[in-house]
Amino acid sequence: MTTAQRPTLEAVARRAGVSRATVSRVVNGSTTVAESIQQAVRRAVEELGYVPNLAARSLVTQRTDSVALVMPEEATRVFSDDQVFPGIIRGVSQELEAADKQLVLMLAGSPAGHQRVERYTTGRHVDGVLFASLHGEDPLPGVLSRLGIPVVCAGRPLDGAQVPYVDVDNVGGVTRAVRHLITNGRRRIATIAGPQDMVAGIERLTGYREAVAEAGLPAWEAYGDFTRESGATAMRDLLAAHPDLDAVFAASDLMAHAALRTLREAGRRVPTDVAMIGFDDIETAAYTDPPLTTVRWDIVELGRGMTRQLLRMTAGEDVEQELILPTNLVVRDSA
Amino acid sequence: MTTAQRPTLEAVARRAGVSRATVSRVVNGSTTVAESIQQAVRRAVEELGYVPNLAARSLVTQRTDSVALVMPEEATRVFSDDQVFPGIIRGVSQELEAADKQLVLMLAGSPAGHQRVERYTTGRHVDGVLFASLHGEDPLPGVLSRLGIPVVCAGRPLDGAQVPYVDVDNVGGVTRAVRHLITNGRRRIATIAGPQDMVAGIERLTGYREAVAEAGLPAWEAYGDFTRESGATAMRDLLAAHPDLDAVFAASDLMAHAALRTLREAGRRVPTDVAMIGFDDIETAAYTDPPLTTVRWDIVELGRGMTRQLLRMTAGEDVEQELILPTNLVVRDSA
DNA sequence: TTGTAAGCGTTATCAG
DNA sequence: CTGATAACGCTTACAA
Repeated sequence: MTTAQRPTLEAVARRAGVSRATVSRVVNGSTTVAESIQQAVRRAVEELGYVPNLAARSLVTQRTDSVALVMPEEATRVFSDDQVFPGIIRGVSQELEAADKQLVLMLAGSPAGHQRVERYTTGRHVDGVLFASLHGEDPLPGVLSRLGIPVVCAGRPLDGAQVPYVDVDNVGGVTRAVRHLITNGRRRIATIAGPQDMVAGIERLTGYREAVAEAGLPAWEAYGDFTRESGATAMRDLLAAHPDLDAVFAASDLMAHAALRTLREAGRRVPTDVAMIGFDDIETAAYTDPPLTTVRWDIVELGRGMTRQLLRMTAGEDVEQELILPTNLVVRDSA
Repeated sequence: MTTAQRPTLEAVARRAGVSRATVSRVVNGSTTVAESIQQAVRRAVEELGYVPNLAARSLVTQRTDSVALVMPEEATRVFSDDQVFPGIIRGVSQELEAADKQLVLMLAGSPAGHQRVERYTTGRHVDGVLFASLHGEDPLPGVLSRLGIPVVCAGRPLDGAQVPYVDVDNVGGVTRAVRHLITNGRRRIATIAGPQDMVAGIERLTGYREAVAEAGLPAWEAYGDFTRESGATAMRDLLAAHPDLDAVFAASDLMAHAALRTLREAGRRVPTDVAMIGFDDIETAAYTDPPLTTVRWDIVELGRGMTRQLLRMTAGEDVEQELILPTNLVVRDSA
C-alpha cells in the first residue's frame, strides 16, 4: 500500500514551463507575476493536485503557523461536564482561524506528557504556546518564555514567572456574590472552596474571605476540587460543623449542584433555609433544582483573549502582562 | 526581543569534536557509536540545550509523528456539557502518548475551516487523520483516504466512503432500552430522536423503530439535535400529539434531562406516569431528578479504538473496516 | 518580471 | 565505527 508520491514545486514548474521560484511566488500570492503565467501555474497546480509541503516551508521560513494549547490531562476529567475545556478551545480556535493558523492541542498530565510538550515546543514545532488551567507551580511556562518562545497563560502563573496571562476577575465576582447574600439578610455564609493548587481556587477563596471579613462575618470553609463529588462531601462537612449556616458560596457550579442535592437530602429548603451561589454559569446551572444563582464569565472570550495576546507576541509586538475579564452575577432562584 | 538562535546539529558536532552524522546517530539512539563518543555528544547536547528541529527531520524522514483529530466546530457547542468531546480527546491522547506521537486538534466547522483541514492534512503535516462525529455526507474522509492518507472515522461515514470506522452499537443499545420499557409494562412508547444528518441520530431512531415494530407497538416520534433545548421542545410536541404516552426513549441524555423537566412542569410523575430512558450515561445522568436510566457506552474507548486502528494503518498494516463498541443499560430510577 | 542558486537542519548512503 | 556528501521541498536574495 505505497503512498502515491505527491507532486513537488519542481513538478508544477516543469508542467507550467516556468521556474520553481515563480511557482512559489504564485502559490504564496505574490503580485509581481504576470497574469498569464499566474494562470498557467494555477492550472498546473490544479491538474497535479499540488499541495505545499509544510515541513519544507517552515524549515526555511522559521515559522510554523501553528500554536500549541497545553492543558493538564486532568482537564478532560475534572471539568468533564462544564464548558471550561471546550470553551477555551473554541475561543482559541476562533481567533486562530481568523489568523489562518493551526491549533495543536497537547495534554500534559503525566511527567512523560510534560516532557513531550517541552520537546515539541522547544523543537520549534509551534510559533507560540498557550497554557490552560495550570496546577501548582508549573515551571514550563517560565522555561519556554526564557527560551524566547512566546507564551500566554490562563490565570496568573503560581510560580511567579513573568509570563503574560489572561484571567477572570475572580475576586470581584465572588465579592459581588457574597454581598448579594448579605444584602438579602444572610449572616452565616459558608464557602465550598476550590483546589488550593489552582489560581482560580485560591482567588475565589480570597474573595470570599475578604467579603465576609469586610462585613464582620465569620469565615466557614470547606474544600473541594471543583468536581461534584467533592462538592457533596464538602457540603456534608459544612452542615456537620455549622448546622446553622444560612448561605453557601461554592467556587464552581459543579460543586454547587451537588451541594444543592445534599442540602435537599438533609431536609434544608433552598433558598428558604439556605441560599446557594455558584461560579461559572455552566449550562446545567439553569436546570438545577432550584435554578442556580451564579457568577458568570465568558470562557470563550478567555480563549480568544489569550490567543490575541499570543499572536501579537509572535508578531514581535509588546503586550500587557495581565488582562482581566469581567464577571457578573446571574440571579436565579437559589439566592 | 529577538529570539535566541537555537543550536543546530552542526554546533553540537563542533563542540563534541565529531561529525553531524555521529551526533544524529546518538540523538536517535543508534547503538553503533562508541560509548566514549556518545558521552561526549550527550554532554555537548546538554550544554548547548540542543533540541532537534522537527521540520527538518520530517522533511527527510517523510514522517511527522503526529496525527490530526478533526471535529466539526459545533462539537464544542452541541456537546458543551456532556463528555463526548473531552472523552474522545482523552482516549485518542492516551493511545497517542503510548506511541509517542503528537495530537493535532482541528475544528472544521466553517467551510474555511474545512479547507484548512484539507490543506493541512494533504500537506503531509500529519501521518494520519481521525474524524469525530461527522455531520451529513462529508466527503473529506473519502478524499483523504483516496490520496493515500490513513483515515479512521467515528461512526460509519454517511457518504458510503470505504473508510475504516469505529462506532457504538447504537441499535443494540436502543433495542435493549425499549425492551426494558416493554418488560415493565409500557405500551405507548414515544421517542425523542437525534439529528438525522448524524449517524448516531439515524441509528438510534432505527433501533427504536425496530424495537417497537417487533412488539407491535406504534412509533411516536419527535426530533431534536441532541441538545437540551431541542429535547424540551420535542417533549412538548410529544405531549401535545400523544397525551397518553407512558414512556419516552430520548436519543441523548441531554435531551432526556430537559424532557424530564418538561414532564414535571406538565404535571406528569416520572416514572409513575411516564418512564424515561436516555443514551450516553453522561455524568449528569446520575444527578437528574429522578436519576436517569440510560444506555451507557465507553467514549474514551471509542477514541482509543480509533487511534489504535489509525496507528496500525500508518505502520502499513491492514485493519478491519468496522469496529463496534458494546453498550449496556444502566438502570436508575426513571424507568 | 523571471530565473539561478544558496541555503534551512536533518537523515541516509556510501566509503573508508 | 565514523565522516563526507547527497538529498528532502521550499523560499528568497541576487542577477539577468
